[in-house]
Order: sequence, then structure tokens, then C-alpha cells
Amino acid sequence: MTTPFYVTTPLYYPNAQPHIGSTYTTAIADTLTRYHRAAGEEVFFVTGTDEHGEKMLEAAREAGLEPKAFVDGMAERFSSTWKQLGFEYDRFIRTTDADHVRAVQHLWQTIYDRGDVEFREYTGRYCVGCEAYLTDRELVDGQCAQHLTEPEERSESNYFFKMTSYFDDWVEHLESHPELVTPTRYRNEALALMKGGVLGDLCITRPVERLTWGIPAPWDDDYVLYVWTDALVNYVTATGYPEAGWEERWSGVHHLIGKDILKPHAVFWPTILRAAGLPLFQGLHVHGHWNVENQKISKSLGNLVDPHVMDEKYGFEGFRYYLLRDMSFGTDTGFSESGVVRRINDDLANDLGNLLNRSVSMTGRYFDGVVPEASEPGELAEVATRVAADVDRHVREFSTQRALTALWELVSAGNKYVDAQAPWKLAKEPEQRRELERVLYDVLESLRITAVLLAPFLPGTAARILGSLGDPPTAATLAEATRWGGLPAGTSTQVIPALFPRIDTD
RNA sequence: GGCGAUGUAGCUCAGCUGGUUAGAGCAGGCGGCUCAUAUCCGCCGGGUCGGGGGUUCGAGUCCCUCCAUCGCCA
Repeated sequence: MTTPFYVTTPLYYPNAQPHIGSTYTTAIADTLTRYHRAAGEEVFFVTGTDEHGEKMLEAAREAGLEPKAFVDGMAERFSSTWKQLGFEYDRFIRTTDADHVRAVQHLWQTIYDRGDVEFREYTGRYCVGCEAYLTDRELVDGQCAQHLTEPEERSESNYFFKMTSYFDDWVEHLESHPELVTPTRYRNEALALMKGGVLGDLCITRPVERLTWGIPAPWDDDYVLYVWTDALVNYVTATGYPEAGWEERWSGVHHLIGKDILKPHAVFWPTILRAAGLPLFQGLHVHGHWNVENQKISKSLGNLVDPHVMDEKYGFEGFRYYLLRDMSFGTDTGFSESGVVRRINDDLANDLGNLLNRSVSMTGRYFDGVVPEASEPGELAEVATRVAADVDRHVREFSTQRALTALWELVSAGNKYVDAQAPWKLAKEPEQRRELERVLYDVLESLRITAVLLAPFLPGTAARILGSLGDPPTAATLAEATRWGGLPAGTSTQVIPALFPRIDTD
């Protein structure tokens, strides 16, 4: 058995609405999962919500609800959004789930038992928004630079994870395994964080007298575990840890995150794993932010590119295509609604939709809608083979942008082919009948392969294309499904409404 | 201030370990087709590859330096 492909999104903080950032991360995870599944691999896709912490408790109070009732509603908002958008995750994990509480306690007890947790006392200025003590340098005019609020003076005793003692080990490992954190710039940042000597040990608890809304520290009832030390563990919880057999699923884990949470994932998490004696992740893949009209998408400030609105306005797959096609993984990208419309009109309506429509229309006109006999594989078959290989490579490198660009080479080749072969002319010459069959078969078959390759990216659209092609037989693996000739002659095609109606831009 | 990037056609960007006349998409101009969602196809770009210096037979592609923008850390 091969290593399963296990992909995670961060657990979203449900205090905010699902927005373009979380939608993007989840859409990539969904796409990768669908692709690997289609390739015949075992897959596992986990997303969810991070529900503990002081901020959550305050929000619940403001809403006049018990914390659990409050987060139930918040979590529901995320899960129902993801369902509505068609994301097929295997587990929606919540940090309040019973098995997660058990896993967190087990993992931290292990670290505690190994002697890597220490009790310390200190005084400092605490920002509720950051859920952290701030240093002088983090203050601007006495306020938290990020939340623009004045921190509270607090004196506490807490437990610390001796994180820094794991830095050398992790730095060395990361330097010899550059593929663990991608793209490269984020690996460099992670290394810089640890080499800079500025990060101290990690405070992992809050006293119960201050905060009860958290997972109790298993070795001391007077403390609960603080947000990150709780939330990160979800990635192993979902594998079944610590029950037997969890390692197999864990062995193929890839984390997907936005660059704003690099530090917890590239520094805290691997050192926690090491301390607990667990294997490291296979990859941490960091994407950039979507900038909306010069405003960064921030987890805490929120932002208003609402996937529901995009769904209503353009259909979610049009928006999803834009997200997956326009962002170069790792860099920031500017969001614009005109960009969404451009992608829908140019790529989806004009290139793909129109190619399907013209091809199936001609099949209807010249062959009563029945797929004609194939000839020897020709130039389109060659392009299809090359494109399938390119898409595969790019998906495995987490570049949906390049994968889709490559796929559109096949779409484009189809349009050129139709134009060059001019089936409407062949149709006027009875002696060219065989030639006409060949041309239309080639185009229809190229569309079938396009749909197969497109399915992980735009599942609904791909299904409609295949439906128009008479639902040709499916195959167990992508390699098989993209082999030329899978469309049987004699299949009944049908003209369907425009895949993507053009959007007027006047 | 330290570290790390980025700066390529009007716009958004590709250009891996240096090697024929530097590319794509979009926008714009011209032409063609008529099967199709006024869609598709073809043709059209004298860009000092941010400036300067260097290494090399040869550099967007390596080195140095300067400028601009950005990120992380301060």
C-alpha cells in the first residue's frame, strides 16, 4: 500500500466569517484531495474550527450564550458554508471534540513526562486580542500595534514548553530537508526566526482563574492549555492518535497554511512533534494573501469577500476557478471582481464552454448526436498526453495555477483544431464523411480528457461536460482515464445549456 | 538597523542547474471563418529584462553596489 495523501487546512477561528482566505486554502485542499483520489491514492482531508480561548469566551458572553452553545453555532456556519461550496472533507474537526481533548492531553502529558515542561512565574502586559504577553517593542503608544488596544498588566505563573532546546535539531533538519517548508522564502523565514535568538520558550497554559474555556492541563487542574498548543494538535487527533494505527495516516501529512500563521506551524509545531516523539509532517505549504483593494486579508480584522456572495453572483465554480488559477502559490495576489469576471468570460465561457458547445452542436447536426468512429490518435491525442503529464506534475508541486494553465493548452488546442479542420466544410462533401468523423471524434475525446483533468478543480463543471458527452465510462485511475480513446463510438451526446454564460461587463 | 525577497511588453505574470533572433495571457490594431455562448482562428510588440560595475567565449539567468517596493525580525 502506498502512503496515503493526507492534507490539512488550518483550523479556522470561527469568530470570523468564512472569507476569501479560508475559502482559498480549503479550495486548494479540496482540489488536491480530489486529484489524488482520482489518481487512485488513498486520501484524507481535514478541516475544522479552533474554538477555545479568551476571545471566544468574550464573544460568547457578548452574544449572551454559553461558550459551547456559542461555538456550536460558529462551527456550523463554517461547516455549512464548506458543504454548500462543495468541499468534500473527510473530517470537520473541532477543538472541542472529545477525541481531540483526549489527544491533546495525551500528547502534552507525554511531553511533560519527558521533562520538557517547566513551571515559571512572571509579570507582563497582556493583549487579549493577541492572547499573548507583549514586549515593549510590540507596543505603539502603549497600545498593541495590531489590535490598537491597551494591554492589561498581569502577573501569572504558567507552564512553559522548553521549545528553544529543540531549535538546533529542527534547524539542522530543515536545512537538510528543504522540501519540508515551501516555498523557499518561508523556509528561510522559519530558519531566521530560530537563528535570530529572539524566540523564547513557549508559554503553553493559562491559569483557570483567568480562563476556563480550554482543555485542562492533564498534570495540573489549575491550568488550561493555551490556544496554539491545543489547536495544532488537531492534525494528529484526526489520524486517530493516540490509538493504534494512527501513524500510517500521519505518514503522508501535508499542511496548507497562509503566511500569517507561519511561526506556529514552522517553529512551534515541529518542535512540539519532536518533543512528543512523533514524526514530522511531510510538508508545510505556505500561501500568500489575497489583497482586496490594498487591504490585507487578516484573520482577526476579517474581510468581506464573502464566498456566499461570489456564489450567488457568479456561481461558486467560476470564483473557485479564479482563486485556483490566478494566485501563484506563495505570493500575494490582488483580488478584483473584474478579474473574476475576466476569467469566467475568457477561460470558462469563451474557451472551454464554447468549445464544448460548438463540438456537441456539430455532433448533433452531422451525426444525430452520436459519437462517431475514432481513427488513429492524432495531434490532439499528443497534446492530451503531454498536458495530462504536466497537470500531474504541477498538482504534485501544489501549483494549481500552473496545472490549470497547462490544462488550458488542451482546450486551446481543441479550438485551433476545430478551426483548422473546419468540419462544417467537410460536412458539405459526402466523400469526406470519414474525415469528418475523425475530426469530431478527436475533439469530443479531447473534451472528455479535459473534463477528467478538470474534475478535481471544478467538479460540477466537469460533471456537466461529461454529461453532455453522454457520461462515458469512468476509470479507476487518472492514468487510465486520461488515456486517449476512452470515449466509445455510439455514445449519445446532448447539447446542454451554456456551461458558463458570458457575464456582461458594461 | 538585521535577514529575506521582489523589480521582465500598457496590465498580470512565465523564464529550472548561464548559451540560437527574451516569452504567455489580457487589453489594443488588422485580417479570416461561420460549427459555436458577437464566440473561435491567424497576424501585429524597436520591452536599455530597475540603474551601474564585474566574472565569462557568452548573463533577466552568477558576483558586487546603488535605487524602489514588500515581507519577516527588530
